[in-house]
Amino acid sequence: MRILIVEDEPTLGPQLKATLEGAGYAVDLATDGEDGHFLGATENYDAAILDLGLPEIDGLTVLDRWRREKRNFPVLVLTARDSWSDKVAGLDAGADDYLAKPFQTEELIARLRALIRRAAGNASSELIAGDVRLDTRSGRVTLAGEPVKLTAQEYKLLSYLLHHKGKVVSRTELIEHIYDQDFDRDSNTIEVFVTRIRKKLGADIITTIRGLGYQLDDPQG
Amino acid sequence: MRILIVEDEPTLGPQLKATLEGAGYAVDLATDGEDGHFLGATENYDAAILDLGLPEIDGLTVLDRWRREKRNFPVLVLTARDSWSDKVAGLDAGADDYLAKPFQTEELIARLRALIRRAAGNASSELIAGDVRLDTRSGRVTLAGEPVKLTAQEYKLLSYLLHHKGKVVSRTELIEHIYDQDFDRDSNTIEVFVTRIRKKLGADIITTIRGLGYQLDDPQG
DNA sequence: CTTCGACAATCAAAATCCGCATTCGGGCAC
DNA sequence: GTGCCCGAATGCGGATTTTGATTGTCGAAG
Repeated sequence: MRILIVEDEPTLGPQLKATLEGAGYAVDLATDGEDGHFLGATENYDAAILDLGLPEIDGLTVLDRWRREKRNFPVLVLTARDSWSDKVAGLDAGADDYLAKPFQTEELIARLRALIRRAAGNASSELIAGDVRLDTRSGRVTLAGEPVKLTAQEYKLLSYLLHHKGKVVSRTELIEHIYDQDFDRDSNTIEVFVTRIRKKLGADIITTIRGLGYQLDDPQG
Repeated sequence: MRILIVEDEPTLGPQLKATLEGAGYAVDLATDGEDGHFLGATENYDAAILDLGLPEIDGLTVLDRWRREKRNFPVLVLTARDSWSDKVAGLDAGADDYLAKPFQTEELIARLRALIRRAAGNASSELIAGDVRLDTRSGRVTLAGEPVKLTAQEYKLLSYLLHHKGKVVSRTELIEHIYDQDFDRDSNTIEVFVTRIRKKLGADIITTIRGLGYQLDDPQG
């Protein structure tokens, strides 16, 4: 999952980035509204964290522009203190959730997870396909009830496929969502991880659509 | 389906081409208006993506010339930012859709699909002929409800015929729309694929019109 | 009705493409 | 330092595409 953070404070921004990366997300950080808007408009994110108090362009403006441009990834807005008006305005402009500063990183992560889950249309924190279950809350994966140890990248890849169950996902799309901006696009990394996941969870979990990408079968779809 | 991209930016152009090819299209790329106009006037495309800011000839001029020459493939115009005037001018000159830069590749693909669909007079994303159904969104084909596995080329061929249901389609036309510019025109590749599709979906799905080409019967039309 | 020629369909082999397994070096964490 | 994970490179194998040759079919003309 790939996240965009738009945050100007020189300490908080990088700190957030580090925390989220530690939690297994691919993170891009923009330090002003101009840059933030551009990234959100150009790249493919699964969610964004947006500070409302920004230099150059105001956070609300950024959000408003994204929505006008039909960018509909979920946005979590950071408001200074309990500024009630900001909160209302943010929700009006199309924010999906808000969090008042200062906040606990744990809460931020929990809310982020909920947002991404909701955006994918899943009610529960558990993603299921066949015998495989992935709990986004604990980060655990089980195969027919037995716990399976996945590495960070394996987990990310599987999680993205589960979030888009039934859809054919191209290699490009996977790379765009699992890694952040700068990544060498032509290598067989994705294939390697698919192979490793198949080795751990069984070959039939991921279907190859030759020439197009990979697909996770949806039993009831 | 064959697409023409007219885009001068040295990174965006090839990148788009690669993405669309990954999505199963045959793509030609022109890097200036002169070349773009020539290709669009000479070859047969199912759609074109046209950047308005071009060297040599302006994008609008290219579009205008095509329309004067009665080239009526759908054109998706790329406008810089939300330049309102460009948008209006583009639609005036005969563009079928527009997209403001920067955009997300997924959205571009979705719109392109819609354009081609609309141009063929289809409202839904599902193409139907007899017992055969093809969903352009997911890329799935079913025969009487049962899923059928088609290879990339088989799919392209079938999809083109379905888009032109009822019409007699010549071999040349098929080759022109399934492959891009450089392709050896005299071979019996098309016949081979027709045979294979018939084997998978039943012989009566595609009718041969001797001396002219192939035709997909339209039961209700 | 028969024959001939042109066109279409089929088959098998060759060439190509694409994905997969494996290996390996570097880096990071413990 | 040691072990594990990541990502790049390589070669293999199978699927797919293409080619070329052969067989089959249709339609017109005699």
